[in-house]
Amino acid sequence: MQDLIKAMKALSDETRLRILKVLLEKECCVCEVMQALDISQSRASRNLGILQEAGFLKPRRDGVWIVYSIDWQATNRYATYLAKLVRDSPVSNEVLEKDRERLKHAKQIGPGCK
Amino acid sequence: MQDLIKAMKALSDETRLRILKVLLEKECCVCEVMQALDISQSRASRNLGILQEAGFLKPRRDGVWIVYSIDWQATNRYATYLAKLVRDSPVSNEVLEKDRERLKHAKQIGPGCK
DNA sequence: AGTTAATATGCACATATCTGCATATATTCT
DNA sequence: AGAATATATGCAGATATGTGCATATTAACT
Repeated sequence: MQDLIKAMKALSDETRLRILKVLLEKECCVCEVMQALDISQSRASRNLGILQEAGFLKPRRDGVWIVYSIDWQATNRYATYLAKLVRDSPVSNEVLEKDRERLKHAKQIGPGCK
Repeated sequence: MQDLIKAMKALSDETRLRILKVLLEKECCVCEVMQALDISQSRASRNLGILQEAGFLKPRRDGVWIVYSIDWQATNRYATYLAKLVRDSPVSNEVLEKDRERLKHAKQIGPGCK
C-alpha cells in the first residue's frame, strides 16, 4: 500500500506531473527540465529526485550530464501503471503546451543558461 | 490537468485509500466507514467529502443515512481510471485486512456505537 | 412543529510539503 | 592533481494538509 501511496503522492504535484509529461516526450538532463518548465535548478533536481524515489525514473550518466528517463521496469509497479495512465490519457493544457514548446529549444548546456 | 492532480491527491493519503478499498467491497454510510477503519466521525466524513469532491464517490440518501458508493460514471475520468487501478491491483496489507474484517461486522447504527 | 439522530463543518493545532538561496558533492577534462 | 561545471542538498520560511473537539446542519419520524 505504501508503494501506491508514494506513487500517487509523487504525481499529485503539478511540477512533477509536468516533468513526467516532458520525460514522456524525451529523456532529459536536469538542465533541460529546468529550461522546459522554466524553473530553478534546485526545484528541478528535487522533484526529479522525488519522482525517481517513487520509482518513476531512472538516472543515467552521460558525460557531464545525468539523464533521467521513465523507468518502465520499475520495482514499484504502481509507478509503471500511473506512468502509462498519464502517457495514454490526453491530458492537455496550456501549461503543458508551453513546456513542450520550450523543450524543443532546450539544450544540454547546463544551468548556466539562465 | 487539475482534475488529474485532484484525483491523485485524493488517493495519496492512507485513510482515503483505505476508505476507497472498503467502498470497493460494498457501499457504506459514514458510520460504517468509521467502524471499518476504526476512526473518528469527523475524520470519516471529511475524507469521504474529499473523495467525493475529487469525483470518486457519489452519495445517496437512504432513510436516516447517507450512503457513499464508487461513482463509475464520474465527471472526472481520472477518478474512474484510478478507482479501477486500485480495484484491479492486488493491494494487500495488514491494515486493509483488518478494515475488511471490521467491515463485516459493521452495522448502520450511527456514530453512537463508539 | 418539535425531537432525535446522522452527517457536515469552523476552529485550532501539529505536521508535512514546496521552494529559493547558498553551498556541498561528484565527475569530467586538461 | 586541479579547475570547471552539472547536480544534489542543508536550511529557513511560507503554505498546505490532516485531525480532534465542539457545534451546526439536515432530514426523518412522532
